[in-house]
Amino acid sequence: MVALSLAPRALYEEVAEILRQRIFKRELEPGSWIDELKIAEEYGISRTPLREALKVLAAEGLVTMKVRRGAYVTEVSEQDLRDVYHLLSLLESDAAGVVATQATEAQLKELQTLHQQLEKATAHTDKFFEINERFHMRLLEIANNRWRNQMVGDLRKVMKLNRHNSLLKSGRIKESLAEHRALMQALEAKNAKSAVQRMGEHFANGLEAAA
Amino acid sequence: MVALSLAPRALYEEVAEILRQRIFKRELEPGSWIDELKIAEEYGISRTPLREALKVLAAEGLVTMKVRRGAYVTEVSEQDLRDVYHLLSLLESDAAGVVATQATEAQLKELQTLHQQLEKATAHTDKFFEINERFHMRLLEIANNRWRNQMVGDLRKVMKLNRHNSLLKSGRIKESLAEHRALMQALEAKNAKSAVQRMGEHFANGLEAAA
DNA sequence: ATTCATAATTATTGATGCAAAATATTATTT
DNA sequence: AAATAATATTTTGCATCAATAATTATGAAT
Repeated sequence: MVALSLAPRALYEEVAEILRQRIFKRELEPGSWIDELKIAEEYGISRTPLREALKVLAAEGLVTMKVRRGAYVTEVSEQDLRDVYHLLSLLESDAAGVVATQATEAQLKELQTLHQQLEKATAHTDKFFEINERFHMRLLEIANNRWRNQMVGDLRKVMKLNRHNSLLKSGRIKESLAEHRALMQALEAKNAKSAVQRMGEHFANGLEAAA
Repeated sequence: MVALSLAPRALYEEVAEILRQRIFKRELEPGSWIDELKIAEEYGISRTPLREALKVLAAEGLVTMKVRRGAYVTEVSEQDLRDVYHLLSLLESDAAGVVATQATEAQLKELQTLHQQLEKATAHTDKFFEINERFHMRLLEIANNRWRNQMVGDLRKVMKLNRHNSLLKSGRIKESLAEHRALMQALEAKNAKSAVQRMGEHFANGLEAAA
């Protein structure tokens, strides 16, 4: 029996993902030119799928295409970061409101479980970050708007272009947890207005800490 | 003297725009397969720039790529339309709030002028639609968040996939105008909360009329 | 020596060709 | 006649090749 790949991605997809990771790791620095020839050679592929990958990344905002000048890793200004963060806050707060009104008991329980894991992970920064990320992702999934999920995904990628890319500063674990707790309570109370507000505060505090 | 093109777009950009228009005109129907060879031949170009154009459209949500099966015009369900409309409402309402707090007097005057043109155009449906569109666009520009502008642009394109694509029904001109008037007042009063609310109502009523 | 023009190099953009995969068609067998 | 296997055709995906535009380097002239 042969291991069958369930999602056989096209090469340009693979390449896009590799480049994403290299950009996030700052191996490819913001503002720097992306040498097609060099990268194609590096991975032993032709330039065709690479160019298609670059167009995908351009659509995500990670790279910027200049006519007859090729692709550059997008430079995000402080203003860009504030703008993107503002939108993330808006979209995720709205999602929280939707979840408060529409989530099933089982879905709320799921979030509850994740939150409890978060409560237990305060000592381990990495784990805390990971579970926090999972919580936000799961909340979005439950809000169930694929267009929003796509947008939030792209915006989060752009945030990663920043050096201080974490949406959650390590010094804020205690406060962050308290905000999460308040959010969970609003969700369980099915209080949409409160849930929106709590998520908004969570983001507002995060930005303050990041700036 | 030769006419010099200030913004010489790449071929794939041109092709993307042509395909967009064909999709909006329903010459390419939602759900239908896009024949690369046929279209490339039709325009006398090779498949390479065409494929790149398709990837751009895929990022915008207008087409959907299937592995080893090519590109299909995206089919939007009723749910999709509701979801997209919800996000447009959210983003544009937020923009209205930003404008209320941050717009200069000159910018407010601009919007005022557009609104007055709108008041005068109630008899001419097409003109009313056009000015209405300009008003919304200008408001977004003034809100000055390029990431939001990009997202709203893409979402509006997706809305256009729908048969009843207008965000503004012809039967609602009177009501729509009244909503606009209320919005303008909130903007002039620099009342962000009210501006957000008014824009939200404007959208909520629009959806009701569209459904 | 500096500036302008021209040539050479380099890189992007677009075209063409080829192989693998998926679908449609035909043939064969029960 | 229906179902399945084999074959043929279509189409995607990737690679290679050609040409177009831009930048740098070189040289001449003032």
